[in-house]
This record gives sequence, structure tokens and C-alpha cells, in this order.
Amino acid sequence: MSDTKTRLLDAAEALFADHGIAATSLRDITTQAEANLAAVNYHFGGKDGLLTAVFGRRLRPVNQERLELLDAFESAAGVSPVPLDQILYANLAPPFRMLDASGESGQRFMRIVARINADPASSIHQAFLRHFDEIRVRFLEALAKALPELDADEVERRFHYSLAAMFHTFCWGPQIACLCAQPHDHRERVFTSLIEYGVAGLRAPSDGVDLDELRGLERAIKGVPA
Amino acid sequence: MSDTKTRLLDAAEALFADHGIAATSLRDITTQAEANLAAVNYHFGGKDGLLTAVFGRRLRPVNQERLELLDAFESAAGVSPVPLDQILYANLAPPFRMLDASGESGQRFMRIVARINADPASSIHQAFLRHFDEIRVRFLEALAKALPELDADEVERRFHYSLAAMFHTFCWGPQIACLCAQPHDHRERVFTSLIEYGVAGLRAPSDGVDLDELRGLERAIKGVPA
DNA sequence: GTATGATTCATACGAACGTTTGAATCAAGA
DNA sequence: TCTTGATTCAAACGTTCGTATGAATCATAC
Repeated sequence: MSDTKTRLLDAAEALFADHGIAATSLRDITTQAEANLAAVNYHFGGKDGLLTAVFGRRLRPVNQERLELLDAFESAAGVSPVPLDQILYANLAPPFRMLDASGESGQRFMRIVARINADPASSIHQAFLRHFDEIRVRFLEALAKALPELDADEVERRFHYSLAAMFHTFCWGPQIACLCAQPHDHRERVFTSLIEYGVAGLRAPSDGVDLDELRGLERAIKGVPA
Repeated sequence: MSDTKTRLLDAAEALFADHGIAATSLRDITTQAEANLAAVNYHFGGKDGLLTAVFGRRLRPVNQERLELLDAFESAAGVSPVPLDQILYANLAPPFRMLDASGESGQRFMRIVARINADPASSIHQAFLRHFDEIRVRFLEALAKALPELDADEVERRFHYSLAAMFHTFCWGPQIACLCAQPHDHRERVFTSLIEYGVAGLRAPSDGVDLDELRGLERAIKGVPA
């Protein structure tokens, strides 16, 4: 049997992912971990401390690997910009690798991350965001260099879109067949799909859509109903 | 002063959006609405009923408008597929129009939707999803017709990616400058950006990325560190 | 063996929650 | 004016929550 601390982290990870954070009580966690109720306060100082530890445990190595990958691609590219598919790969490969390594628990973890990401009012949201400070800066720099024709705001928007697709996939994957990361070859398909979609979206022509034209079309169609 | 029922809906909408659903108590809501605590149970049967009413009130007209727009574009296109930008426009214009019409409260509402969407364990998640049953089917059909070279799974994946970008934008918009829907001309930019990114992503070549090549590159770089 | 610091335990506390109740109040038709 | 049904109200209920406490237990070094 493993450490009490580890058992608590594992139980919390599973329950937070399956039932949500607010809906999971310390009693649920300690029961599943076969630990005493007070153990959470003893080891982590409280529920927030436990949650912080839950995502810190996995997020730290994943994000470090992201930065190392980006470093490697950048030094390989020299003065030229890193290709978009490599940038996205550096962002996506580490979490996917964690899915391979950690099995179901890794999958659960990604659902927690997606959950916290979508809930900016959560008490530990600030601590969560701090894990991504360096990531955001570094990846935005790389993207801006690879997409010199876009202004900074548009780069950031499109970066957020690609993050959104990733979070959405990890959050919904277990419930939506086409996004599911099981079995393994299907996971490869999803991984590839995310990069393909992201690369194409990132380098979309920035004058490709005329909103007024679409609105005019809408008015024309609706004005003359069949 | 408006109806008690309406005041409760407005207060709940604001508080759910700002502080999260689980973190908002009925006492918070009834205090802000200047109503009695028991009024929630009297009018809505409970907290879940109130939440259901909150998103039903706005989601119904928005989703109906989506379907009407798609209907219009489809009958205008005749037998040919509806262009991708029109499909995305039909999906995005109604919520953006609601932002224009309802001001800040509309913005808040979209944050609730994004919140519920990211929390599949929520008690009212089933009722929430039912609002999108018809939407999902109809838009998937239209997309599959416009993207005949893609298999059904890939179409659905990419549809989800475009939804993810939308939800992410509505959820984070108020906090991230580049995604913010204020002021109005900036909102137009975000709207356009979502369509541009989505169109490009949807029609990405499905063999544009070679995962093994990227992995090989990673190994090569890492194997020979500078 | 015993002293010591770390950990686990049963138990309790106070607060906040959603819900319920039954009386009070209001609005409107007979 | 009286009646009736809808609505509002203050108050309370039982539950569950996160946290705190102090004794019991364990591991380990002397």
C-alpha cells in the first residue's frame, strides 16, 4: 500500500475528475483513500491545498517538457521561425504522452485541468494560471515569429482557439466517441487531428471572411422567404 | 420593479456567471433579487429548476435562430453544400447578436453556458445538452455535406474544435483582452476571427501532419544536444 | 526500553447549505 | 364586503461541509 499522501492525491484526482471539484467532499476523498478525515488537513492544510497539490504533481513535469520541447525545436530552427506544426506538437505531445504513461488516471487529470480552466471563479484559479505563465509567453513568442503577417492580438486569439480545442478534447473525450483517446490508435488520430486543425487555423488568411457580406446575404435570404 | 420570477432569473444569471454555480447560494440570489428565500422553491421548485430556467430562457431563442439561419442558407444553396463560412456564421451570429441585444447580462449568460459545458458532472447537464440535440445533428449534416472528403468522425471532431473556440471565447472573453467582446468594434474582430480560424481549420488537409515525422525530429534533436 | 517526533485516529464544532412549513399578505372576482 | 387563490414572509429543519482538537499509535534513534 502506498503513502497516505499519495493515496489522497490519487483519490482526489479520481473524484475531482468524475464528480467535479465542488461536488467532492473531503469525506468522499478520505473514504476512497482509506485515510482519516483529518489527514487532508494534516498533509495539505485543507481542501485547496490538496487541489493545488493534485494538479501541481502532474502539471509541473508536463509543462516543463513543453518548454524543453520548444527549446529543442527553436535551437534546431536557428534564426528562422519554428514551423507551426512543431510549435503545436510541443504543446500537445507532453499531455498526450502523459495519457500514454499514466493510463486512466492521466485521462482523469486532464479533465480536472479542463474543468479548472473553465471556471475562473475557482478559489485556486490563480495558482493554476501561474503554472502557465512561462508557457504562454514562450509559445506566443514562437507563434508571433512564425506568423509575422498577423498582429499580436490575432496571434493570441488563435493561440487561445488551439488551447480551447485541446481542453475541450481532454474534457469531453471520454464521453464523445470521435474525441475519445481510447484505444491507442484512435488517440493517435485525435492527436494528429488537433495539430492539423490548429496549423490550418493559425495560418488562416486574415481577410478571408467578410462579416458584412454574410450579414447582407442573411438579410437578402430572409427578406425574400420561399 | 419587475416580476419576482424575472428578478430571480436576472440575479441568478449574474451570480452564477460571476462566482460559479456551486459557489452561489440561494441566499445570495434572493438577497440580490430582493426576494424571499422561499421564493426560489415556490417559483422554480429548487436550485436546479432555477438554473434550468436561467439557461432555458436565453438558450431557446438563440438556438432557434441558429436553426432558422441554417435553414435559410440551406434553401439558398439548393442542392449544393452550404459554404463553410455560412455554416459557422449560422452558429455564431445568434449568440453574438444576443450580446449586442442584452448587453452585459448576455455576456454573463454565455459564461454560464461555457461553465456548464465544461462540467459534465453537473446535475442539470443532461437538460442542458438536450437544448443542443437538434443543433448538433443539423450542423453536422451541413458540415459533412460541405466536407465530403472527410470521414464522419473527423467532421465531428472539427465541429467540436470550432465549438470549443466559441465557448472558450465566451468564457474567457471578459478576462483576456484579445478575446474581449468590448467595445463593439472589437467584438466584430473577434467574431470575424472565430469564423476565419474555423473555416481554415475545417478545411485543413487531412494528411497535412505526419506525427511520426515530428516524433523522429524530436528524437533527432534531443539525441544530439547542443 | 524508552523518549521523541511524525502520523493517524475518533470526535466534535460552527457555519452554510437547500428545503420546508404555516401563517401573513395581496389581488381580484362575486 | 367577503372569499379565494396566488404570492410572500420569517423562521426553522436536517444535512453536509471544511476545519480543529487532543489523545492514541507508530517508527526510529538513543
